[in-house]
Amino acid sequence: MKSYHHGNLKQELIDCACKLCERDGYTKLSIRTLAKESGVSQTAPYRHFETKEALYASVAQDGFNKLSKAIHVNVDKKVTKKQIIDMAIKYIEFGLKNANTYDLMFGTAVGNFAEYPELLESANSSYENFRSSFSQLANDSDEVIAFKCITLWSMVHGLVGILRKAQVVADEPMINLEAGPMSSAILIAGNLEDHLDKVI
Amino acid sequence: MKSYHHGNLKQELIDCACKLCERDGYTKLSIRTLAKESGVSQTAPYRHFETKEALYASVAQDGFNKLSKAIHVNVDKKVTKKQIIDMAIKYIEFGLKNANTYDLMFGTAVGNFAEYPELLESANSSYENFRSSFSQLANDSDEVIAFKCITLWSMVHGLVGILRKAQVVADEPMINLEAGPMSSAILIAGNLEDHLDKVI
DNA sequence: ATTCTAATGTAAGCAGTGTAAACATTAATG
DNA sequence: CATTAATGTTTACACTGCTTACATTAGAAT
Repeated sequence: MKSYHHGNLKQELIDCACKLCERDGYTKLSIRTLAKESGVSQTAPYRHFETKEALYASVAQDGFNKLSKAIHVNVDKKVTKKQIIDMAIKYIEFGLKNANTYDLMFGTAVGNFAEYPELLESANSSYENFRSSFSQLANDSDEVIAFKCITLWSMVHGLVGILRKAQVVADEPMINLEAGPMSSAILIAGNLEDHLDKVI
Repeated sequence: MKSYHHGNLKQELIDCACKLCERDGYTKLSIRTLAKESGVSQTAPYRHFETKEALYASVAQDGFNKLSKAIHVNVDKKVTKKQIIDMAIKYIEFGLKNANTYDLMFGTAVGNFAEYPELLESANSSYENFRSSFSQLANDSDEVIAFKCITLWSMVHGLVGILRKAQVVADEPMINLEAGPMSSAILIAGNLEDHLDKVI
């Protein structure tokens, strides 16, 4: 006998939305099908998410949490340049492997993070991960740290975007990713370290 | 007396779509309202665009054409490093001033450019603008040129994305843009040249 | 334990969407 | 001038986000 109340609907909706968004892209997600998937009426999700954007915000938040884990570096000890580059590569991998979620995190689907404090915190926390690694790299001022940080971040962020748009199919897989539609930008594959080395 | 045939519907639809997409974001655009705007039945646009994506493709194409103009550099003479940096700044300005169109050009709204040959050509042409400038900068091999090109491109592309996401409001306008919601990344403003200088 | 209230569910329905199918008008072509 | 292809309209389907009014129930207050 199924009880009237679901018991864990909010989390189940988020989990399901994360899967579907990543699989099909967030534009394909409908609240109705999501509700059906959880065996609940089509308006039930609105008890937990005021709008569809709020649901997107939760998915994006989950994305930032996963990103933080993916690029985590132990900052107790001194951080080496190699570690930073590793982190950058992990970031790129994350962006390419979780492309649809990445869209939600950095696209316009969620207009203003400030409206979703939890999302904002997760996003800031991801950035702080990035930043604190740099602070352990050298004895730089906060300004220089932030400068280096933004520089590398925009580099990897830009690469993710460009690699995804590329039309040419690469012969070789890049940075441990399954081969797929890549680009002439593939030529940076073997040189990714040189590439990143320039900016830090 | 209004004639049965519009005469110039396709172009009018594109022009109108460009305006509306840039003003409200492409997700707000509906084919029906677009048709109404042109004083034509709600299914008339389908005689010129098989799907909504095809319409998006036209808007994106227009965006690439405008981008090409915006970043154009005279490559007859030798190109200086300063010119390249100017071009990069123009690119960033374009991305920030035409943010919604930029989404259409580099986001996922148009899945596969190859399905829209005209769009693909305009996009490639933009890239070629970028590339040919580099080829006049120094006596580099094609590989090195492409490498530098991708490096700078991902840099500026990434900066556009990150500057748009930033939460903090800047006190000072950046690179001649009207002040607006910018970021702690604003700190690169006064140093943008240094910033770009690193990667070329 | 009982009552009350807030949280969480459902049902019905509105206004809007992309797009398919069948048909009307007209421009272009042979 | 007849035919055909291009371009327009009408109608309709299945779907969407979301609102409103109502049902059920869990948990707090008495």
